[in-house]
Amino acid sequence: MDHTSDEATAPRALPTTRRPTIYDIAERVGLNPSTVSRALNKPGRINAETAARVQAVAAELGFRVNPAARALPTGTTGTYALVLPDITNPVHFDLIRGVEQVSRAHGRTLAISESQGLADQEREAIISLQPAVDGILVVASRLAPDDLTALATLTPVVAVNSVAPGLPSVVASIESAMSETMAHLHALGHRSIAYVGVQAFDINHRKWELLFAIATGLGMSIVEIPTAAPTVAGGADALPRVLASSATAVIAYNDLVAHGVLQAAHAQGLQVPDAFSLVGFDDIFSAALSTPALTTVKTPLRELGSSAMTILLDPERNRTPSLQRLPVELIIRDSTGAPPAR
Amino acid sequence: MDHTSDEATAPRALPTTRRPTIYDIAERVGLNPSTVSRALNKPGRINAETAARVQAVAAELGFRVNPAARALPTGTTGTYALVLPDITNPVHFDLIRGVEQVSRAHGRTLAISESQGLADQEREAIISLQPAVDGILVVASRLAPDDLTALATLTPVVAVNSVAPGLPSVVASIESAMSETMAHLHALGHRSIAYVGVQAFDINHRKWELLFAIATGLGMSIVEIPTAAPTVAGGADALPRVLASSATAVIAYNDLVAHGVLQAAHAQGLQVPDAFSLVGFDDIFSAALSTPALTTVKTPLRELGSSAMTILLDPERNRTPSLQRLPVELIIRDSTGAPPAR
DNA sequence: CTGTTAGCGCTTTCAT
DNA sequence: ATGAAAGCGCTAACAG
Repeated sequence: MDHTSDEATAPRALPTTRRPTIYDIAERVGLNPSTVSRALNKPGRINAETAARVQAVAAELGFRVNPAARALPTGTTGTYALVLPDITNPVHFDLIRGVEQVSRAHGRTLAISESQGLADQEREAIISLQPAVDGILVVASRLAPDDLTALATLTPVVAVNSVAPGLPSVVASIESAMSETMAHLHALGHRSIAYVGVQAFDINHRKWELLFAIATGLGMSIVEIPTAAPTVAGGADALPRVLASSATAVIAYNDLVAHGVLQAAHAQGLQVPDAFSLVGFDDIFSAALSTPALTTVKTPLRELGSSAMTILLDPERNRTPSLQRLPVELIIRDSTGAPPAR
Repeated sequence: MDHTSDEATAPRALPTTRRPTIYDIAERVGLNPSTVSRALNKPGRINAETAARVQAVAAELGFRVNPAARALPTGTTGTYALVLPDITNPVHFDLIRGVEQVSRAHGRTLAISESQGLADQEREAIISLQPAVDGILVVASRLAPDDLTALATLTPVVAVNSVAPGLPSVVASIESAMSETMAHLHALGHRSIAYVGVQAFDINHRKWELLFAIATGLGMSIVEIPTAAPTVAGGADALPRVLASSATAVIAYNDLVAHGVLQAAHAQGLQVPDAFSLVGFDDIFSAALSTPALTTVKTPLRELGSSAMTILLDPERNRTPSLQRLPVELIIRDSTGAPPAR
């Protein structure tokens, strides 16, 4: 600042106050640092009175443990990482929040890294985060399942919305909702379905296979129309092929894709559900805002996040393969109706 | 990769593999650990050949520095924190992304903490994050400016979308866009404006004062209608008072609030912009998806984030008070039109 | 119940 | 250019 000393001996004049250590406390209380450490961390195993005294001084000094210093002997850092393809995807909003709340409730720090939907970047993120964290949550992994499993040797990894052999994973249980969705469309009179899917996603295959099986079972025809990205643009892109398929009902990979289909249709003067019915996935907040409001399969995003984080925090469960399925629900709004008269 | 020397002495099968240290490298290369450290961090100050040898072995072993171990002697952790009121607010997403990309580009880890819009929780988050990070980005702070400044003595703090004396801060420069907005409404024939604001936000005052001054200058009447939260619900809440004000144009604190006003209006059978014109703020992605699509002031969210993070990473700038203003832009869509005939 | 004593893995003078 | 040694702040045996 304005403190300019010409002393060659004055190395720095920054407004940097030194942080108090347990040594400072020990000195003030007249105890050994290790006793201070115990008083702060395992107050049960120490004289109640001294513990109180230590804590009082610690509070007075505004003491906070240095996590790095603690991490060295213990090998645990108290921070966990969340790796996901795309932070701006609204699907992740509530998921992140679920994760964050659980981690904060447990006094853990949460680090976030975006992989941009690229397998290499995802791997790099995991590897470089590993030495800094106690566990990693990987959302919608783009890595080959075995690949992800292999990365979990040094640090526990929990997979969210994808499954990897040998790892704990939590996914939305879409089975019942898919049946419900198809039944809903069937009841409205639809017999020909188009599914707008996004290739290369683990979960996309699950959705498609389910839909395919259900459609076959109900005697409905169904086609998969691939699009490049799980975005509004991706959905808009697919519209011409949707129309060419002459399906009367469209199920989109997620709400963003559905929004894209809807927007492109509007741009062509087509009305939904008059021209075709449309079902989204996830129930992101904008699903209720569009016109028509989207019929969609509501994924328990928040629970997905909190549940996965809870597993990750549990030293037992985070090393034990498991598959948790969370229930989803069909929200019927205005984008589905009777098929157009032929 | 598949280069696995099959020494029977080096199996790796258990889930708990030990991470290699510089000692392992040193031993393999026949050098002192300190030399290894130098070879890895300041390759210039060492024999090029040995440096290369060290790096080769490090790569082979998959060595990664232990950030905690490095943090102890250096006092820097390589992680930065982002503290914001509400992760699920779409406004923050592009901002987070901007921050995340800059921090990843610099090899830094980003920690995220949500303060739920509560000053106490914000303070607590900052204090508890402090010992673990090299700097903190505080978005839309709810703390008294001096309070925030006081917290910045131990760790550099950069304020985003709020200003604090003595700290670097970066805000959206709303002046020109506000003028443009008011001119737009004025040109359409509006003379009576309602601003739906959210109290207790620093930035809310700036918006209101600007609008007030501009309205006065243009000879338009204006009222502020406070609502509790910057959310869809908050906007819906305000509708009765908006209608009672008999304003012909409504400017909302942000797009979420605008969405709320819009939804509540629809629920009453009112059409926008027939019943009243509506302007949002931020241009979150759903602004283009609603019906009518929202006229809104587009905030450079992403740049806000990347710019703030860039400052935070710069040891010079992160300690120097500054105020950076980023340009914003009025996006005219379908929610503004001529005032209803009287 | 509390003090002693080693480290955790890395950086960093200070020698050589 | 490299080695030796000390120490960052904390925890964890192991005494007493």
